[in-house]
Amino acid sequence: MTRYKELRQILADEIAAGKHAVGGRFPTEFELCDRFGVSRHTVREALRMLQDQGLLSRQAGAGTIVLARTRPTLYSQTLDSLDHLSDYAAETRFECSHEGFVTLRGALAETLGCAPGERWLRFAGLRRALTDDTAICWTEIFVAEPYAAIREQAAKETGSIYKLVVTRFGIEISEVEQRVSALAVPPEIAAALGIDAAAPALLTRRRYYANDAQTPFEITVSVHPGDRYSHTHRLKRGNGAGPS
Amino acid sequence: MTRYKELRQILADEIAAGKHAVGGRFPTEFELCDRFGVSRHTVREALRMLQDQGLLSRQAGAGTIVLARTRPTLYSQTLDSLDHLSDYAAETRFECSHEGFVTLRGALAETLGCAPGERWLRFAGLRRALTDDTAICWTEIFVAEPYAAIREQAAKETGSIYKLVVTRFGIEISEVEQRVSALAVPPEIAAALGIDAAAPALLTRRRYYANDAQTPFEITVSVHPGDRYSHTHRLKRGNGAGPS
DNA sequence: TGTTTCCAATTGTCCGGTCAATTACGCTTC
DNA sequence: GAAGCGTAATTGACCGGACAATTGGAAACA
Repeated sequence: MTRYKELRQILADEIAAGKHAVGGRFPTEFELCDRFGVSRHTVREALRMLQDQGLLSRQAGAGTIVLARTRPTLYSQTLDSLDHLSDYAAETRFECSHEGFVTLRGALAETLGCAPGERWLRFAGLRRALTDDTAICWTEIFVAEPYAAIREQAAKETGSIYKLVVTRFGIEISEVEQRVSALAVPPEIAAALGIDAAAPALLTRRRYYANDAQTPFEITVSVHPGDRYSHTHRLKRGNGAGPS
Repeated sequence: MTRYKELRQILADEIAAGKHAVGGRFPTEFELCDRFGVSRHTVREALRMLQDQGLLSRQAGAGTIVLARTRPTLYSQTLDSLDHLSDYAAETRFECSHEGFVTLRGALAETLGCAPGERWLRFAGLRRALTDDTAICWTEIFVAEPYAAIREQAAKETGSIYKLVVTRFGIEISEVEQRVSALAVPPEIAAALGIDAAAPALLTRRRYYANDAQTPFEITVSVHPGDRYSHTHRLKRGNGAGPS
């Protein structure tokens, strides 16, 4: 065990024991140097780790304050790409059969979680497997009006529309909200998918947010027949940060 | 801009430009000291940041190697508590109506994703809202045989069984795998929930893994009628680590 | 009393150095 | 050719120091 790791352990234990009140001042670097007989470099290394773990906050001039008694245990799911949001990812193609502007009202506005009266550019169609052309799901894609200029290019696009918006307008997606619920397949969609009407299906809604926007720039809604699809994700326990 | 941040920027750009091959050796600390005319401390600070970002791997004796050209942009969902896996969280109580050992076979083994023949301790019943006693969902909880000793205490438990196992056996949950699919509600469950049979519903399966175990110690399966429930999660963009 | 100015405390940034731990690699040996 | 060994190279872990940047509060002032 190295010196700064010992130090980190001791200080973390003290914080956990409540010796240093949350919100209160933590001993200064020099005080800790004196107390443990180590150099400032070693103290800083220990403090940096405690800071990374979210236990301490440090600021020049203001000193070090205690943020929490124990490091929060977080469970997290991580994706290296939004493509992995769908299990099938890049193995499908979008076959657009409807395209045009719609004004949201009633059930549609509710489904999208938007105010009635808004105008969105809508693409709707089937998503098929690249290999055998099986119908995977019915998909509707709604693009906010300011980005409707992608309409022409969208005709040629068989992958993801959101990538078009992202590249064309230089957007960075900051957040995606995904909601999954169950519904009975409506007759029109059942016909398109070639299944019985009223069969159980997954309704997936994804809202894409750009940067710090309050409203999404794109919303997609998909209907997956129950027996062809399931949505899986793994949540792994991750400490605040860094190894112990 | 501080010196080590400049250094980090320069080196990150060089890596992105392909000047240092992925998998190849990166210049040593002393080489960088000479090249930029800074102390080893400054170089190490820059390298540490690049390491935190997942661009470099460093090991005493082996040197520094390039891991990736650009830092992977990760999207992640984080939970501070597993209770938030369900949107309803702590506002429900479990009303156990069946309890006992079962031997997995056929459809059940398939649903749980386990080998037929295994024995699990099973609890089944309704989960009701604390406030108005509305039936929220049908839940079945399967506990692996080694932990079946919690059976007596489970009778009194109305919250989460997994917590019982965790505290009783000193387990730390390292991972949870959640799968959501759609199904038509089976008649028996429909009757218990007071809804029409064959109505669409969400089937949620959660498998809880302890530490580094290969097999879960608990599996829960829930059936939520479609119109009473939806499963939501938000994925936020997070850089590899640390601020820029 | 309210505002400004200044100072001391604290962390941040950098420099210099030494020794230890780890690993790759060339050498010897069998 | 394979295995063991030793050495050099490299990163890790410390020490010491100096000055800059930031901040809170005290002192001076209007």
